[in-house]
Amino acid sequence: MSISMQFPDGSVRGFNEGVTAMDVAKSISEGLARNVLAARVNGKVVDLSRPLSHDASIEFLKFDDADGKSTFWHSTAHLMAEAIEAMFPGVKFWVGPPVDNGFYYDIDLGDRKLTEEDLGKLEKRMTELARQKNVYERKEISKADAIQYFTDKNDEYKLDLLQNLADGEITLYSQGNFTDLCRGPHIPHTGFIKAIKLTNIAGAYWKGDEKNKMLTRVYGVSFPSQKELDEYVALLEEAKKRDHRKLGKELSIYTMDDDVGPGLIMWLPNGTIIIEELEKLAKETEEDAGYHRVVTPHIAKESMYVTSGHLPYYKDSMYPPMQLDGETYYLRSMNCPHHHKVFAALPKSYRDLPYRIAEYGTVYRYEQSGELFGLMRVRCLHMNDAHIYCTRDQFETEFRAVNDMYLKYFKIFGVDKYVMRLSLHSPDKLGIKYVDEPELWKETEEMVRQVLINSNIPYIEVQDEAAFYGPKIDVQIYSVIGREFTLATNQVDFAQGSRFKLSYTTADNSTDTPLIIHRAPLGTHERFIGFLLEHYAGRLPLWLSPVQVKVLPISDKVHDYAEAVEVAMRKAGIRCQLDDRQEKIGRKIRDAELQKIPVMLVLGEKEAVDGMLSLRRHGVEGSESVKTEDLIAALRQEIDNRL
RNA sequence: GCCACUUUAGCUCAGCUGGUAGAGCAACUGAUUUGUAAUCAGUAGGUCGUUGGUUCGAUUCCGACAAGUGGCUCCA
Repeated sequence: MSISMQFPDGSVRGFNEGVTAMDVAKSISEGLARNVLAARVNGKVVDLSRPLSHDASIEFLKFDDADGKSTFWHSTAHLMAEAIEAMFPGVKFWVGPPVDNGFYYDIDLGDRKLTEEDLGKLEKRMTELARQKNVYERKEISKADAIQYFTDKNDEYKLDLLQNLADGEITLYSQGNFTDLCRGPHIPHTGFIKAIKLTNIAGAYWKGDEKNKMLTRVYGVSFPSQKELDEYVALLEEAKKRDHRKLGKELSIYTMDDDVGPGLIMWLPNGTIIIEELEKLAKETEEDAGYHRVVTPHIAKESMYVTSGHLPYYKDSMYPPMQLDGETYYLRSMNCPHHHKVFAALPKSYRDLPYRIAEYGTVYRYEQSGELFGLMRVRCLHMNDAHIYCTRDQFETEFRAVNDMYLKYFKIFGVDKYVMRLSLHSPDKLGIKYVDEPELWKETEEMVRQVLINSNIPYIEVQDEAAFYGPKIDVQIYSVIGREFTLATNQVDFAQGSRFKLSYTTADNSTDTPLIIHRAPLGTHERFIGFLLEHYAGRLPLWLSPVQVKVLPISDKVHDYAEAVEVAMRKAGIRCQLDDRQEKIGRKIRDAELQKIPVMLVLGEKEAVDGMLSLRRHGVEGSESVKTEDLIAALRQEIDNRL
């Protein structure tokens, strides 16, 4: 019997039935056969050793393919397990999948401990095993036999996995002395794995549940060549240079102190300038969009959070209450209840809607200590918060306007690497994590989905990420070390309006409850500035730079001229500093460059005589001669347009 | 909160197996008046995160606590 294989370029060739994908690869070229890791047959990734019995489309996967990489890393996880089992006989394995940047394996080490020194030994052992070119062998096994096999091994973890597998779909993979329950696929043999780095050891709860036992998770990454590993390591080091925690210190943006407390940011003068620029942008934007600005206190009585419904859901992440005058007060962890009270302060009619109120609100959240992370996850934060109270008919327009506001901001900051996430509830957690209104959930989720579809915004849908009061759109970003955060959020709230008995008079003189939109396009100052530092690698645009211009006189013979230039800059509202230290010009330039000052003005006797400036831009070698008033006009324009 | 690691001068870091610490940069002082990424010399700086214990003696070994870091859980 002959079967036909269709290749990605559309060409079709015939092969004998039972031919393996590897045979097909060999028939194309030896070079391909040497580098190919797995095959995609009719869209499904399979081992190269699998016999093919039907007509199919076939594609060969190398390391540069995402699925090829995953297969490679998955196979490396098995190799690591083999090395760990050799080092610690009797350990038990849970799962060892590939992840975005490598792989991990969760292991129950019993009462033994794995140290960082062991990682080096493991890498060595893995390299030795890899050189043996051990073949990854696939074996189909009945469920009964599999249960017998793992019962004999006393392996409760694999037995647990087997519970959810049906007879006939169970396979074992073996390489060298290691056998694992695994659906595959795998690379042909361990010899492909040329460079290995075990990156860290971490704890991970079994099945991700904190009530369960904590297993030891070992992370690693591997490559088909040492060169690729070296490049990867260099990339990581590059990324570390733009870590906001490092830049925040180098550029004197913020500080923290043990005496103040964990997760509590103190903004230094430089950071405060960034904050003020961001708030200026937000105020302008919100004013244009018809928002009113309000100011509300940082604390409130317990009763308000009972009304809002926050308390049962968020008590654990609020700072403990304080007792005052026989009342219980909480530091707020959200602004919305205060804003609802602002809405309720005066009677509203449909003519007042949409009613939009904004505040850079300070909130306090008692985040778990292990979760704190630089500026990205803190305990005192300043939200670019606003609430929009509107009718059902106005909802789509308002919600879209908020989305447009995001996009406007993102354009200003050149933000393009983000994922829009439609965050939905999880029906099995109604009444636990989400208000128990199944119909309203369905309705509002569809409403939000339609807004996204109608505005042609690419997005993903994820369950169990909604707020307790409604679905939302979150803008997900990644820190340089790869951690995911919600930068901005746009949320529907169908619950709090009625809880607070908010109402407005309709056109036919009845009353109705407004729908509420919670939104924070600029997220919080903390997270947003952390993000911006990494996004710009510390090279903030002129309008955000704490110091925009540095005047660098060559000697103090031109001090008067330098001072005059500085004064002129400051008069034009440009943040300018004079470096009048008795240092050589090279030194002054170096220091200004390291501080990432956008504009440097070198002034010597020549400039003083001509009344000119020697302009040098950060990161740009060489200089040009300009007139003070021309430069001021140009900088002013750049700043005013936030370029 | 859980697992692991880390904590030495303002910053970045060195300090083998226990005998109370060192460098570079920054700071300060003096000299130098300088042309596009580090001028030279000198001075000063630390009860080695805190706190118990072991020891004749602890920065070093052990415990507790705190903070930070990598994950897990969580994330309004």
